[in-house]
Amino acid sequence: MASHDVAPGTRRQRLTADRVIDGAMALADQIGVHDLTIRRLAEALDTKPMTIYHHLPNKEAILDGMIERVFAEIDRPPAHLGWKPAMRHRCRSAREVLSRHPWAVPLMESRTNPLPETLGHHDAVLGCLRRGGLSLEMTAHAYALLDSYVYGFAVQEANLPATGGAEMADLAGALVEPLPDGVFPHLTEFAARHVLQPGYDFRTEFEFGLDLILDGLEGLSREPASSGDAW
Amino acid sequence: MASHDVAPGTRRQRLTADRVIDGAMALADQIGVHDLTIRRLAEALDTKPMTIYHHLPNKEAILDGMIERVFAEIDRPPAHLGWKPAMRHRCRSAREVLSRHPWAVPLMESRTNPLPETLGHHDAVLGCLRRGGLSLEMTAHAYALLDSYVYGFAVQEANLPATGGAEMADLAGALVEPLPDGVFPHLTEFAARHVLQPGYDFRTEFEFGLDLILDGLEGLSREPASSGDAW
DNA sequence: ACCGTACTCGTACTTAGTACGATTGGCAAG
DNA sequence: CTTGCCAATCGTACTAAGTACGAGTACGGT
Repeated sequence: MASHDVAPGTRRQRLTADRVIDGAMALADQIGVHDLTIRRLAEALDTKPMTIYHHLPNKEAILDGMIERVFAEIDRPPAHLGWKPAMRHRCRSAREVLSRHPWAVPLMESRTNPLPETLGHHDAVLGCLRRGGLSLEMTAHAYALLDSYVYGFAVQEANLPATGGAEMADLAGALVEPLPDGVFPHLTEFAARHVLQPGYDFRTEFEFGLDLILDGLEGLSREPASSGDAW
Repeated sequence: MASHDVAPGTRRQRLTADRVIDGAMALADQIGVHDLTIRRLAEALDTKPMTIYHHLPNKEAILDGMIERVFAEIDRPPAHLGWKPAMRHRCRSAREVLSRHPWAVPLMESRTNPLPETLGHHDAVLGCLRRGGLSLEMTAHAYALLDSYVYGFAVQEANLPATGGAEMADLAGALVEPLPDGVFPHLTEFAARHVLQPGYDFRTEFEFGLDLILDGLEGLSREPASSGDAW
């Protein structure tokens, strides 16, 4: 008697909602959200399509759950750091997670109502900025700016055919080569003299932009109503 | 893009590839890409599904064509301006276009091979920065940073339930209200004291970030090799 | 007048998501 | 040990999507 909750593990419990989301994320990482179907997911989980619907109401719930997991994977800004290094840490973490799950950003576009984990993450970010002394208005600025940058960078990364340097260089070369010389002069110059150079990796661009934004925010958060000063 | 060759356009020509793309964009603006189906598109064009497939090889081609149109709609950096105002103009234009077509950014994630219009746009942007005196490396930085910001901002805007101030405030209120007090303190503070204030409009945040980034780039492009700052 | 070609569309096949109901397997009470 | 319950599983089938195939249809050049 007094079995408060569904005591986990007593039954056979072959499948749970969590396991379904796990499998869905792993599958999406491999084949993309577009090709993520209930039937394929069922096969990956070694079960049948309709079994999944016992644990989740519909496919939308699976997608919502995946987004929740993404936000759960992103490190929140560490409380023991100042807002600047803390935000740098969380933004790096976000980029890394979104890079591991290229389907995440485009998927977010279709889910307009955030769930608890997502809200909690946003709350933590806002708290970090406010505790750091930023005004409400500057917090809004910083929040929109940093997240726009992180999301946008993730989108561009996802568009890249390969994240590695060598593979991408191959593809960039193959893409630009067939173009008649002089049609896209700057594009060809950019590819030949920068992207195709050994050691180039688009991902390193992330740090540059992150630093620029954080430095800019720091400057503006010190002088609240700044005069447009350019020395 | 109407081709000059094979121009027996004297026929009835009820439907063309261009008209199909037009209709697809208009429909996607209304109901979103997710619900954009060949049958619905056919109905909107007052025709039958298979008629569409005479002008376009498959649905992928329609989506590719839509992305091409998006880049065609974005103003390229005006040649008569310096790189900074020119890029400001093109970034504002990009945000405006992407805001009008909320499906554009997520859609780009699935098309990895760019078409001519897209390449041409990128070429124009690179050319603007190079002509402005930016080094190849700084051009790469600026390009990645600005586009990440613009795309990311567009994604966030697309996630917003409504672009207007009043409607969004309503929804933000409805979203935060049912939460128990104290669960997400910073989120509730942010909503109550900033988002729900009269006159708030998320879109105005765009200018703040754009200026911060452009100013930062201008500063760095003047002093090429800055001292190594800690990170 | 006629015929080729560009265009249109009816039909049907394949694969989605998922509603409905039958079945199973293991624990609690008798 | 039996019985009965209920969560969990799955078989079947319906609807809607993309699209291959091939049969019409009409107009312009001969």
